[in-house]
Order: sequence, then C-alpha cells, then structure tokens
Amino acid sequence: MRVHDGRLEALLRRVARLPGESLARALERAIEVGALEHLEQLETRILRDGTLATVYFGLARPGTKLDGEWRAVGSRTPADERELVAAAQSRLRAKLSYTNLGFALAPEVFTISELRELYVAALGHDVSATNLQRVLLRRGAVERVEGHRAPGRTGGRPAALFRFAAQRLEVTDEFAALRPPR
Amino acid sequence: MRVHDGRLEALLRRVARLPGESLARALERAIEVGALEHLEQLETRILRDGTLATVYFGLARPGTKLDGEWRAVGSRTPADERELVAAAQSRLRAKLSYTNLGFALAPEVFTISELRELYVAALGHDVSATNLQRVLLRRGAVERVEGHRAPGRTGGRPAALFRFAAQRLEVTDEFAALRPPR
DNA sequence: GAGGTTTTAGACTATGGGACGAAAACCTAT
DNA sequence: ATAGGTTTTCGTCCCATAGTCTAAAACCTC
Repeated sequence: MRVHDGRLEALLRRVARLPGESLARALERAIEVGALEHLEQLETRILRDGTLATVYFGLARPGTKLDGEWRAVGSRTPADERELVAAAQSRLRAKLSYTNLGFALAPEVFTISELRELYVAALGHDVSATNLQRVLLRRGAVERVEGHRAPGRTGGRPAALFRFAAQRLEVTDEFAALRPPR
Repeated sequence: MRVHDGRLEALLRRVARLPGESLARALERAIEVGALEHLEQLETRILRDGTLATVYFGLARPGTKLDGEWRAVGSRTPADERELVAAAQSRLRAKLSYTNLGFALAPEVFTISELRELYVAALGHDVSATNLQRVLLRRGAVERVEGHRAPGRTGGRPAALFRFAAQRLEVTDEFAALRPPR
C-alpha cells in the first residue's frame, strides 16, 4: 500500500510458489521487494477459488513505481481482494498508532503538515498536526532536520523539516499497561 | 498454551491438511478446538524439514485436559518448536497488556491474587495486584461477582471474587495515540 | 502596511497508571 | 482474649501521555 494524492492505494500481486521455493524467493518473483519500505506477513487463508494463499502486506513511499495498477482503497474489486485490503488497512491503522510505521509511508524528509496528510489518508480520519508532532517527537520516532520548506503561493510560515529517526519498525512500549514493578 | 502451577506451558500438535480441506477442519482434527478459550493464527513459515506450516496459537484454562504432553516453556525442545513457542509467547505478552485476553487463561471466577499469578507466569515478570485490579476494572474487562474466597491456613482477609466481563477478545483502544479530533 | 494563511509553540486539562502506605479481615499461638 | 503475623483491599499522591485551545511567528499577495 501507499498514499498517493491524499488517498490510500493498494496494489495486489499474486504468485504461485514453485516447488521447494522459500516464501521469500516467491515474494521476490512477485514484486520488487527492495522498493518496499516495510513488509510483513498478514494471514494465510483459503481463497474462494480454493487455493491456499499466504498474504503479505507491504508499504511503499508516495513516489514508488511498481509493476501493476495502484487502486484506491474502497473502489470496487472482487470480494477476496476487498477482504484482504480491509485486513491490511486495519493492521496499518493499528500499527500507525503504536509504532513508527509512518516511516514506510513518508518520504525521507517532510514537514509535519505533509506527514499529517499521510496519516489522514491512512487512518481515514482527521488528525491534529500539533498532536501528531508532539507525540512522534516525544517518542523519538521523528526528529528535526536542518532547513525549512518555503511556503506556497498562498503564503504562510515556512515549515520545519523532519525525518523518521529509524527506518525499521519499532514498537512503542507505552501500551504496556502492566510493567514490572521496580 | 496454558498456565499450570504458576508456569506457562505449551502443547504442540501437528497435522497435515487433507486435499480440499479447510484450515478450520484440519484444526479440528489436530486438537479439540472447543476446549480452547481462544485461537488465532500466528504465522506461516517453512520448517526446517521443508514443509509449509501455518501455525495457530490457542489458549486454555488451567485445568484443561487435551491429548498430548504439556511442556513448560523454556524446557529443551527442537529448534523449530522453540522458535514457534517464543513467537507465541511474545504475542501473548503483547495482547495481555492491551486486550482482555486474560479471560482465556483464567477460570470463570477468580480472586485478584490468583489472576496476578496467571499474569506473572504468562508475562514472565512481577505484576502488582493493586494495579492489575484497577487497570482491568477501569477498562471494564473484569467485574465483581458475589461472594468471597475463604482465606487459607495462614490467615488473611477473604478475597473478593471476579470474572471477565466478556469471553471473547476485545481490544483496548487506549493505545490509539491519534484519535480523531472532535 | 493591511489582511489572509500556514506553521509553531505554550498553557491548560483530562486520564491512565505506577508507587506507597494504611486499613480491613482473617489466621494461629500464647 | 489478646497479640502478632498474613493476605487482601482501599485510598492518596504523583507522573507521563496526550487532547484542546489560543496566541504568536513567519510568510504571502494586494
């Protein structure tokens, strides 16, 4: 999945595993894995046509080019696909809130406003830029980087630039309600 | 998995899927699914012997009887098994903290001290009974039930009885760091 | 400059949850 | 029965996270 023009898009690829082939190799044949910022296994299920499918879930940055057609999430697609995409979006929503997974959707450098647009598209609801900045900064997920982005034609204060501190999935352990006592 | 005598135990079963069989039916042949309080898919991987295995993860109450041998987590087992059990325990630990998953490990009615012992065994670290009670009560995961448990030989105040309000997995949405603004 | 826009920063507040200590309710032993 | 030990329960204090709101900063065009 990726966010493009403020909309969450999905690209589905399907590949049959060759005899003796590893899951990783089959994935490599299905899609250019290196172009994805994040990849994880979603679920294994039997599709309506009876085949056993292990579904993977990948994230790419806005500009990413890949073979195949990106479709906006919510557009009319076969039932199997809709279910899979819904499961993927659910996973994405959950992880965006308690991990640094935003790194996989965002360009290397961005303003908080741009990041907010990505989150709005991925989460499907509005997000406060102020809170987004404070939460991600406090967690250490995002950090300031030198420079500003010049305002557009309509004016406005120049926006500070940020980047994700890590480019690999890190889990915020703040949902650990019952930590070990000291 | 289950907690027995203050220790987390695992029971592994393996079954080959028959041609055309659903995953659910294969599970039914592998284990008495109805005896489990919770069942979810963990991951699909290729084992060291080259077979493609979809791993499921179930939870049972302390007294549960099932065919097969319960082994304490951490005891010496083949590498494949150790990895799977470690993945399962990791999932269990995470979900115990932000869901009501404790219902699947606990008997119908219990005292907070008994529940604390279950959590200690499953999490692998100490837990404060006071905080455990307050957290689970506030979430509405656990509720008071009539009656008390008589103290043991060493004395002590009679313990109040509790039960889990729901017997199905419910996610605490409090780790939603970025809720939609009003 | 005046007025509009976007970004940034700060103050206030609500809430979840950890630490600690005291009180309650029971036991056994003297 | 009275004292001392145990277990459970309750209440208070405090801190960190995060939502809301408002004002200030920095830029634009006219």
